[in-house]
Amino acid sequence: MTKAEKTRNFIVEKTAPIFNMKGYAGTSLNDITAATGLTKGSIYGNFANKDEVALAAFDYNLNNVSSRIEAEMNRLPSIKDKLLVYIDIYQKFIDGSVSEGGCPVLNTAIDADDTHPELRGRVLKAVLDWKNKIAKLVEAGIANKEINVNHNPEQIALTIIAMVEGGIMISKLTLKTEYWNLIMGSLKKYVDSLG
Amino acid sequence: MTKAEKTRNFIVEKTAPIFNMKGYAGTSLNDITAATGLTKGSIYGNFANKDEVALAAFDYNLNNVSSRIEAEMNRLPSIKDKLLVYIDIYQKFIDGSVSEGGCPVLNTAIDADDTHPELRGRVLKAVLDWKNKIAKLVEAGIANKEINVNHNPEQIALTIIAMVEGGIMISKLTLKTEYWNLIMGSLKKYVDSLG
DNA sequence: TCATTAATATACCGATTGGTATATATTTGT
DNA sequence: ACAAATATATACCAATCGGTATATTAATGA
Repeated sequence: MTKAEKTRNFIVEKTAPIFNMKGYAGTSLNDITAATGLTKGSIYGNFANKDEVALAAFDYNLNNVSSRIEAEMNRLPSIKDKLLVYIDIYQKFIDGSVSEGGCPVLNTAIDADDTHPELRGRVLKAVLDWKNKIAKLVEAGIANKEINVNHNPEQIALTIIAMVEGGIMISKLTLKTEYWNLIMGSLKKYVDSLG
Repeated sequence: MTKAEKTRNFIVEKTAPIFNMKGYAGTSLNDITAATGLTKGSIYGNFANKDEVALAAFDYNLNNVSSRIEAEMNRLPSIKDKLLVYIDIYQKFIDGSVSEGGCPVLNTAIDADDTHPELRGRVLKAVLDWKNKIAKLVEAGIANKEINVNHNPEQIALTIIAMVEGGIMISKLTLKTEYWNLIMGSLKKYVDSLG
């Protein structure tokens, strides 16, 4: 890994939480230089513009979430348990111990949907991939007899994502872990009722 | 109503959708003057600063939502139907026919939770009020025998809000009404299962 | 080791940011 | 109708915005 690649990664790591907290318009180049200790010339030596930093930061934040989820899913044999990994993992997003500022998918979707087509495209793909991943899991569960055949995998996927993201919004805003637990209690009941 | 009050309302009406779409940091005073056709002096003659405009815009957007919901709820006698008014009303938020930019509660919660304490305080109150309103409705439903006694009103309230807001995020991002219908299908099933 | 290349810092650019003092219109009550 | 008060426009402010050309420093291969 060359020096520039290291610096590039360093910039992304340091600015990713800032973009996640402040959003695209709310994050200035001054924020970026302050967080990295580098100068503007150094930032622009590694990125063409602010957009490129923001896109790389989103990719970094997204990978941070999805890699943790995948690792945890691989530990669990049951399909239903896999569908419920979000309960434990996303709690860490709310208290800030994983990615400061909450879920990057939710944040970027709201931040960029009306303002930043390129960023919107990335988060759109992330949501569709997420939906398809859960739907495939549900299909495997139906083949497994863990889940009843009469269920729509896409509907289940969308419902889970909605509850998780809506739950994050509420819990992160109110700073009440109890609210997260109550909503996730409903999600657990929902998943249990599938099979 | 004095001229200044009219102008104040006019500014709020014209800028509310912009704040809802672009967020606080993303909305500039140039956006405000362009949307109203007024000059900066006129804006600052009616508001102390950008914060005041943003706060008034949020109040306007919030009232726009809640007044429509309340009106629709009053039309429906059954508690369960009242709990499902969001299905039809929020669809309009997704296609932009009510408030451009989607749900102001969701948008402002994500936009302001890490950046703007005053705005965060307003949306926090809005979410808690919303939760309490639904919980009271559920309690009335339990008294009615429409809903079984073994249910937790607060949990039901939080679950409904999470599904609605998570559903808005997904549908507004993907621009798929079908996704909204699927998620709301799950919500309907959930509410039906309560009694 | 030394020349070449790559990476970072410095100093600057025009444009835009939120905000204000003051002048000019426009309402308003009498 | 007219004076007082209110409301709007003009012209400006320093600070910050994203971005760039160039100089300087540091890494790299021969």
